[in-house]
Amino acid sequence: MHAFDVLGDPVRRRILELLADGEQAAGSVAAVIQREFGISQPAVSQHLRSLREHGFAQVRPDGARRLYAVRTDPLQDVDAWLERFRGFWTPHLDALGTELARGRRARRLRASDRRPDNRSST
Amino acid sequence: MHAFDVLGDPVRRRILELLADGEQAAGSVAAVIQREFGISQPAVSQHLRSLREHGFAQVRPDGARRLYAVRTDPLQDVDAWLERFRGFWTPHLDALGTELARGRRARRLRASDRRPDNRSST
DNA sequence: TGCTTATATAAGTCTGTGCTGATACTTTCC
DNA sequence: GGAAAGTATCAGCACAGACTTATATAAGCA
Repeated sequence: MHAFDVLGDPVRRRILELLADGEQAAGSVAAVIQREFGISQPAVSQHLRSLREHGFAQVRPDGARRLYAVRTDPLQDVDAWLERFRGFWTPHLDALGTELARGRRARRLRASDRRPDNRSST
Repeated sequence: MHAFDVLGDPVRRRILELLADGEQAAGSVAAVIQREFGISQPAVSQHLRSLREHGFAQVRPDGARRLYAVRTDPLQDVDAWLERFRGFWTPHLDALGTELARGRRARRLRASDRRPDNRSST
């Protein structure tokens, strides 16, 4: 399963949003998800496993609980994939800071692609 | 189907990569995809439709052909969703520009206290 | 030790989606 | 007009993956 496939599921995206606020016990996550999506505890557990197995989350035992935290490696992959398209919607430098930040990254990643000159309008 | 679901398919991602190089006729796209993935022309056409219907691509007739071009609106949505996680892998200020660009949102997101009223709009 | 809480796994069902083969436009060219 | 090229649509099948219920494992506590 590709990173994008993992993110394709709304439940998993929501779990990541929850984890983005900080480490959470599996039970706390499950409580929120069950309330919001109406699915069972095992269902949530299975999503957590999926996130774990694909590198989106890491676990740490705390007594009988499991504390989950977000891992961003696959998210960075996704971000990198998007990079090639970013030039389409931010060709203009509307602020010094933004452009400085974008410049390095864009140059680094866009060095490898072979586009003639064609550009689509938004 | 959510934008992330559309990107979950490797064939569709590849098509978008091809379109990122500029407008392409459906047939040219199909030729590449059929060679790389070993699927039929209708299959490619169906993926193109999916991309169209979800706003990832636009078409323009050129005689009997259909020229496809990338549309980035949904990609920007994906990019925006990733935004909240970016602080995790670029917390350090290694350059003025980076910090200028990131300062505001990093502060906003990494405030580290999880607000109980947390709500996401995907 | 035995009950409870916290979480994971197992087995089975069901739906969504991607594929194929057949076919239906539509445009171009003779 | 008719054939060919380019592309889209349709119907049906197959399979992945998300869900459920039942159960297993592990820790906390009386």
